[in-house]
Amino acid sequence: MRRAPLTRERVLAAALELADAGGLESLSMRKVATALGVEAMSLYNHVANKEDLVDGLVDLVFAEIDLPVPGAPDWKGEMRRRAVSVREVLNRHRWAVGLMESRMRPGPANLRSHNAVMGCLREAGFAFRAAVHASSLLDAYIYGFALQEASLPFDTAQDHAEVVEAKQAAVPDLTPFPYLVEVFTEMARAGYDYATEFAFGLDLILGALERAQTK
Amino acid sequence: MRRAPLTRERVLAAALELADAGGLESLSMRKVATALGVEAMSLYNHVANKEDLVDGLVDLVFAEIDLPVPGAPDWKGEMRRRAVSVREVLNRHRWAVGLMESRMRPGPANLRSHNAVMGCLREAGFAFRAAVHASSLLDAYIYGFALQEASLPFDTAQDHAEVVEAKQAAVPDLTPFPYLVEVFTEMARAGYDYATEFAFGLDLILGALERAQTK
DNA sequence: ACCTGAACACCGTTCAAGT
DNA sequence: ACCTGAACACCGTTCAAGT
Repeated sequence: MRRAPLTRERVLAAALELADAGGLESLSMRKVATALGVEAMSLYNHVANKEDLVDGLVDLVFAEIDLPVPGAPDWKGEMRRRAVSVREVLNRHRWAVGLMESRMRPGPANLRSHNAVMGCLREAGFAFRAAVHASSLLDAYIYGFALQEASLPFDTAQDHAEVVEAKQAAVPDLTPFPYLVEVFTEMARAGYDYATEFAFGLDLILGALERAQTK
Repeated sequence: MRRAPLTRERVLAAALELADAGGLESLSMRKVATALGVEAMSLYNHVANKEDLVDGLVDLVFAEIDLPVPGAPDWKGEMRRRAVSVREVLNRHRWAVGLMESRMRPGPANLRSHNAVMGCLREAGFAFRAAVHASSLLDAYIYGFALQEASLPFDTAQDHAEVVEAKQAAVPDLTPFPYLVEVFTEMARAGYDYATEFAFGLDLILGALERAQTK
């Protein structure tokens, strides 16, 4: 059985699968190689090093984001759709949350994404600095929310209620923290819906940005 | 020269210094031990493992945050002061940004911090769910902003303009991304002040939360 | 009770050698 | 041109042995 020739794309695809399954810390050159039926050193013919491999992975993640359309009539709708897409994408690739904004060598999908966001805001009438404000604020919220959401341990597929319960179990005595008692009991009782929570903050921010723009 | 006996506090202090200097990836049990003039295995008498050590570090970071006071007359001022403090603290400990919300064993300073935030909002008249919304939104923004800000490479003390320039240098051709050309040229010309940018988003969110509460 | 030497199962990366 | 074996300088963690 002849095996397919190694390419950068095949290396990245295998690495993405590993990272999605076990997180960044379970991603090693040696494991990627094993997954491809090859020795670790062979990978260096297709990626410069691990940093370069991660750069490639992050751009694959950027490529999954649904882009806003510059010039579309409803800028809030465009920014909203894109924000929801970023959250979904980062839920599929939780290991990527902390890496999206830190690439020193942004890939084409990364550039395309930032260009589309700025373009959509500028064409909607935002002045340059106002567009920077809006884009920076929205990204901070989206990435920060994804960070909260992604912070479950990697090997488990627990839901939020279970995680809250496990955290509470690790606390020896809650009596000095009365307001947290309320949080723990309410969360256990009524649960917590990330999608709803995300939409609340997103619409609050979009509304405030609109008011600030037209004011 | 007799050396001071090892304690959990001394282990954590040495580890904090290492992480602040070189980031998480330069923090190893062996290096912490070397810094303390001891063998790596000795640390295990004072921390359960590396995870436990990181838990301890994160709680040291939480302990540096200036807490809001439940019942204080100006809740916006309290939340603002605390948000600014979190940003400052995370600028001193950039390695911590991604770890603050992911601890499965929250330490006492962590609990105190969340308790104070919820307490301040509840005493200001926020209904329970509204307080959860507000706290979740504010933390998402703060951590997300800190994530953007922390994403410079660890070994350098570059400012934002230099980083933007370096990123641009890594892009072969910007012509397909006209809106990014504007960003790169404006950033190089007029710079970018993180503190101002942070305050803009923070005040926009606090204002919108106030309107949503009294509406 | 606390510290350590040796060992195990891992890492990323290099380099010269193979095909 | 691409793949690999051996090697180097690292990891976290265990366990039995020292004091």
